[in-house]
Amino acid sequence: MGRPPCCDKIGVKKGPWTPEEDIILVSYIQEHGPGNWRAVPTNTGLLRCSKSCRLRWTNYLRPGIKRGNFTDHEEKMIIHLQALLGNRWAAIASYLPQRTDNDIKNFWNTHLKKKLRKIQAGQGDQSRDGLSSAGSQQISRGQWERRLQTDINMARQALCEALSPGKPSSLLTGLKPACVNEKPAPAAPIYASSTENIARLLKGMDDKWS
DNA sequence: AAACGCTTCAACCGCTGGATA
DNA sequence: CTATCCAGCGGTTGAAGCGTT
Repeated sequence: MGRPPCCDKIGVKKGPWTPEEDIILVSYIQEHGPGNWRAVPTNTGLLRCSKSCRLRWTNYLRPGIKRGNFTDHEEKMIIHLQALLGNRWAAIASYLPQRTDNDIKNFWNTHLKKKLRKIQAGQGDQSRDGLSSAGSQQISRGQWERRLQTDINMARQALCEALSPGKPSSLLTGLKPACVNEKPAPAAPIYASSTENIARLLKGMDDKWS
């Protein structure tokens, strides 16, 4: 019957991670690699649940994560991908390998949502003719679906343009997430600015990655 | 300087699908 | 086939930081 029982949640620590915990987690993963998160708290002695460890690694400690200001290009990509894929942040993040889904989600919720709302407000009544009126009784379902398809195609085109600098416009024939294609594989791990201290502490271990 | 409100973002929660026994 | 576990995902929360009064 099933797998061995899951860890109970007695004595599980919550809240912000300390640098010490980060170091423990990073050194464990450097040694064993990511995955088998279930074993991480047991093997490291961290009083965290496996979920928390995985989240901390993928959203914060993983090498190659870029933090801070999103570039215009990234912003455009997120907007277009969101139009294309909806709130599938993990899927969107796969096109921006240096960004985490959590980061993109936060950026969308805090910046882009507001920005787009402003733009729509600026457009005023015009926007009412768009998707936002999909549920209205004014247009038939068929019309709405056609309009939706047009919007998707437009978003694809725009995304294609956003991606175009130096890249073949493969979007319409099936764009592949960056993680599926050859990964840019940074020559040296780019650590998040907020984890620079940890990176520094771990500097001696960096060689293992390359 | 203090109080207040707003914004940001790291972390948690709950759910789902795939894997496993 | 069924029950259970686990990894991953998206939504949400709350503490910390920041700006304004």
